[in-house]
Amino acid sequence: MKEGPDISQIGALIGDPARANMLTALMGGQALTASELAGAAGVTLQTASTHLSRLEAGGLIAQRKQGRHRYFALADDEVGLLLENIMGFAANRGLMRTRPGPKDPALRKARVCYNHLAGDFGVRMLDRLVADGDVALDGEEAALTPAGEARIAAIGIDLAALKTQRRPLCRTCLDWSERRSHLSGALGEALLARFIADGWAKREKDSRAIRFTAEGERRFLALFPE
Amino acid sequence: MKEGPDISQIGALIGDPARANMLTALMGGQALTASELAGAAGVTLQTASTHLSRLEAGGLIAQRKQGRHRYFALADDEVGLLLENIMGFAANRGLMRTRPGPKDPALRKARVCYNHLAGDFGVRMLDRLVADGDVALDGEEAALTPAGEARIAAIGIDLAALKTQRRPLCRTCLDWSERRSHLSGALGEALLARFIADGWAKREKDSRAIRFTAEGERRFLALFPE
DNA sequence: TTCATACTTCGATGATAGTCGAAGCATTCG
DNA sequence: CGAATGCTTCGACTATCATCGAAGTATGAA
Repeated sequence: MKEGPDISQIGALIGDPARANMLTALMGGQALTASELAGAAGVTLQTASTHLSRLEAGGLIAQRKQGRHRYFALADDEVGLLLENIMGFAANRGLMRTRPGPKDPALRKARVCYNHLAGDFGVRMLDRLVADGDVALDGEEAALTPAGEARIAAIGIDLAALKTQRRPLCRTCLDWSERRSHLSGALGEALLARFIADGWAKREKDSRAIRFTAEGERRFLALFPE
Repeated sequence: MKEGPDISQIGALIGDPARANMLTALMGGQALTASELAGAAGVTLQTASTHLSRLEAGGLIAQRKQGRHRYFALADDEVGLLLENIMGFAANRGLMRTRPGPKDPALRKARVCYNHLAGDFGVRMLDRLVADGDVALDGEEAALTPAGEARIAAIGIDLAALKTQRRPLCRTCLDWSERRSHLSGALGEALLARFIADGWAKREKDSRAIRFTAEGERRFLALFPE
């Protein structure tokens, strides 16, 4: 019965621990160099190079040359969604790379999911938007209502600019720690960028965790109360 | 560094072509035996057994003992959801298992599905039987009506003998090329055996294709007109 | 030009695991 | 009780590939 999509190639790419570590590192959203990814995966530079070639050939990552550096990043949003989905499945079965450590609570509270906000804060934000009638869910798709457009604009996001992009404005992404959906898509990315630009939060180094300042957390919670 | 769920184990399980084929076969929703899965994956029974053990240890499938058979099925809805997600991603990138070749049209027209007739001819036969009120469908189950019993007996099949078997007489099987159901079970097997015994058709070697003779095809189509 | 940095490719090695033949259990049927 | 069927385990072979040392390529700086 040779019909239907071939999932084994994708699985094989993700199936190697070194490559899985690289992909997980890239879920942080930042483009990383081959050296950094080698460090994240715990292999030498040569080994990392071959892995990166395979990941690129498989369409999971893309590289951007810049001088003598080569920056690697996830190919597109789809890859981020796929990885987060698999992570949710793995977490659900207790397949963690390490036992919950000191960073784990911070990760569950707020972290970056490729380019948007995930964790408790991410889920809470989408919940609030849906409860207030600002976002209408339709299966896996989502759409901004007129009321929602006004609210987003009030936060200081240029919706018109976002709409010119080809990628979907609103999308839902299954959160591996909360097991519920949070907001992704162009809007999800813009919102996280807004929070960081306003100094409400900032990314932690070498981690997916996002640390909110005391003031930033107060404002965020006021904007999206439980 | 090492934080978050470990996606590599899941990837490794899905990454092997044989296992991916088995999982894809199980996506139909029916529980399948080890033999059927071996056929679907294109490996021997021993090899399939090893793969099934690993899939079960990884929590992707579950088995249900039933007499001397062991039926395997996806562990739960989560697995199905995950696979569907990955399939969507793979299909989006043009990663299909289809191998267009000279045998493909023949396979779509008529082929053996474990032990019964599948493909266009198989679907057509069940469609006719249902339309004529000879087979009553009830979800995935199926049953012969009195009128159907007479029709089958007229074809020259000993229904009494079939009924002594413990396996279900009628069953439906999802056809991958037609995306609709065809008849399996003891009756499905007996019908195919009848066609072959009567010289209407014969199996091709090293292939699932079934080749109808000109006369056999004429008779088959007369028996089950469109 | 010369050196340094960043990365890739080559080559060899070692380990994993996918594969199947053969034998071994377990269950059911006659 | 055999005999047959369905499946598992064992053992051995093989191929793949992950890995890293060493050498090669490319870009930028001095």
